[in-house]
Amino acid sequence: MHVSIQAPQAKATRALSTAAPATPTPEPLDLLEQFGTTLRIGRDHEIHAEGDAAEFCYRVVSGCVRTVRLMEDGRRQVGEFLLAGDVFGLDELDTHSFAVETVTETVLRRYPRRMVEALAESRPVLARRLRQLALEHLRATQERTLLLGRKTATERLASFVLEFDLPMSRTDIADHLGLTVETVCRVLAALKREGMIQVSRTGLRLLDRSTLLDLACETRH
Amino acid sequence: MHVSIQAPQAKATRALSTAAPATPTPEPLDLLEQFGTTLRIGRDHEIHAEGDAAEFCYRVVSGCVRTVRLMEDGRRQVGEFLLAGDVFGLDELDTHSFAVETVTETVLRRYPRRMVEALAESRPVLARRLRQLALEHLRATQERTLLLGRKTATERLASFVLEFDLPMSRTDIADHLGLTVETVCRVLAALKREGMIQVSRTGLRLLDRSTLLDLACETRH
DNA sequence: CGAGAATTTGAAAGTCGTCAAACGACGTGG
DNA sequence: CCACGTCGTTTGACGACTTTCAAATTCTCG
Repeated sequence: MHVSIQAPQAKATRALSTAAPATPTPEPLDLLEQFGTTLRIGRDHEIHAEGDAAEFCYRVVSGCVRTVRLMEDGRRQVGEFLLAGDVFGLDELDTHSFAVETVTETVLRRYPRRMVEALAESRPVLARRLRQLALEHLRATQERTLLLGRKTATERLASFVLEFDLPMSRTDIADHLGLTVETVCRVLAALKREGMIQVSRTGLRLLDRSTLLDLACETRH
Repeated sequence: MHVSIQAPQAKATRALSTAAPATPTPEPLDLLEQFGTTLRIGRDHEIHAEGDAAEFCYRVVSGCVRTVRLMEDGRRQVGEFLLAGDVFGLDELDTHSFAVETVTETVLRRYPRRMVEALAESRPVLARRLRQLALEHLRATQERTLLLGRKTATERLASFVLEFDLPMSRTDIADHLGLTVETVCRVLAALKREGMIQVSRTGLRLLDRSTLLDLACETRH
């Protein structure tokens, strides 16, 4: 889903045209731009809580955020990581089903969902785009159920490093992959030992992409 | 998500009005009815394969179907089980991301997606409904990532029996919950031993719903 | 009624989690 | 500028939950 080489980048199917010289297909979400306001938020801050009324949706301008759910006993799930160009808060019914928090210092553009929904009523192209975004989100989530339900720790990490650089903590990664911090560390160390990757605390370089792809057991790509 | 007491029933938020005496809110999907054809399919048959062009979508009239994905080495994932009233094949982009197979003998109503999409262009109420269905589907899938990533075997089975009767095999259940057949058997036996449920091969009765809810660690309900 | 399949149960192994401690990076304050 | 405390990361030892392998039992259906 991500095409990450060096710096944190947007998803391949990023949701708002940021700086394409001549957008081949116009981005319907750009219709919202006039209703947006810009926010800058320091690292590890909450943007909204789980259960909050879904009043706003957001586009990541720069930085990185995570979606989070907590169980009563403290078990934590990180749903996804979002990078520049990604949008969130659109695929909700009435309330946010995840909390969203910044991973790094982040610049966001915020839009009132009422405007989005209202505009979608009169602009079929926008309505279509909203559904398409929901379907892409759904498909990515389905891909993750396969990872969580059937893949080993090594396969999970291989899948992960193919998608992301590592601006996020080991704990975040663990809670995203259904593992523990310790397992994440051990597997990353093993991948490094075998020459597949090069890891620093907050960065990553892929050394053997093709073997990683095998390990990840990805059908697509 | 399911309100199952005795016979396999539809999801609470079922997608087509089947026989409500006076539907309080008209169901936009009913607009498609004139384009539907009815199919009867024996048990354990494939309705469509993973990767097939998404030409049709379906509504379950009676019976039960499962969505399935396979990894190259044979590991299997059952995405969801669908009962009477549920629809599938709508939340796809161009191709089906899951195979769909019958669990029991099933009667389906089939609709050409071209008609659905075309009709959605002229009928905003239908377009809105399609997105809503996608969002409900997404939320249910997200709920499952928490189950698969963070819940124990017992918690998974508790969640499961609260949603479904058991017209499906232990293998199907295992592949749905990210477990093995043996673990499913053992946990079901334990739940029975402790008086939480009553199990026959293809049926189920809940004896202690409130304890099961605790076990399931559900935030909602 | 009999054969094959699904379910169930048992024993052993393995992967990953838990607990604990050492290490290292970073930021603050002296 | 360096000392120090804190927090995240890493590594080790151990343990447990789940899987694997195997076999017995039960059910289904021809």
